[in-house]
Amino acid sequence: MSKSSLELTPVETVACCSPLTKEPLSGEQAERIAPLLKALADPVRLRLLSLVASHSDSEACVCDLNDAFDLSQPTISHHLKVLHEVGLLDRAKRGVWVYYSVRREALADLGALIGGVAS
Amino acid sequence: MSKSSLELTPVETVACCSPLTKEPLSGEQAERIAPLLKALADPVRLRLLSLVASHSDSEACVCDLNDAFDLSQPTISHHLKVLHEVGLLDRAKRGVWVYYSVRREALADLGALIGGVAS
DNA sequence: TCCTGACATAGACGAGCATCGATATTGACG
DNA sequence: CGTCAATATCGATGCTCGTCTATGTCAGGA
Repeated sequence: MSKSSLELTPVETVACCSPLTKEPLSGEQAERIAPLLKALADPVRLRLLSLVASHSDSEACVCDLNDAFDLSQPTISHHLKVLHEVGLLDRAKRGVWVYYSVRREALADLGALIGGVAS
Repeated sequence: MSKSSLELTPVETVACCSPLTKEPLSGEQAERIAPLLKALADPVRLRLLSLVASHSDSEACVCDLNDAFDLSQPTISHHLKVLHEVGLLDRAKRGVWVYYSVRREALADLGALIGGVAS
């Protein structure tokens, strides 16, 4: 169930919109952006994202991430899947291990959309 | 500003944190930021915010906002309350009308936190 | 080949949330 | 005072979401 070429991840549609404060969002635009923010709007996922992002080589093994929380392994797996599905995290399997990395331009676009900075 | 955190709105605690990608968020920081994003993570609230923000004098009357959606008046009122409670919207009552305005520095801080731009 | 360890999926349960209709509150005005 | 109009609050309802346990999948080593 990798990404289909027909469907853009939510994150890929964000760059199309001017900042929130520039002009009113259309209903359709809002419907596309909300899932992205919804993916971010959870304390566990926020920490996961920032943990991955601040890892030395911008890549983190799931095994490390599991240990950082007091939650079950399936729960962490679920959160990582959510972040991956909206396009905020990339996923790479090497042997038995899976590594996630942050799509920084996606975060930058989203930040610009909210903060009003030109991208 | 340290953490004797009394009753700051969520938005007022965001400026304390370095960008997501700089260093791992603490559990406590994540718990404070998540409600803010949760407030934004709804298509109706996104449109409300951008409607208010792009109004000519950065202020919008509830009566105008109601008409922009196909939702009941209590629902719009509820969404505005959510945005106000987290500190993204300011509220001013003049006569019978209520005007909401965007706290731009709040949005800017949040954008910087996500996008990684220094604030 | 079988076992073990890393990670994902499935299904269930409880809490939270978006929405509604009904009702309360508040201010203006006759 | 009484009424109307703008907005908020309340209580109910159905759906979404975060978490769990149990189980599946897949790669590597003895």
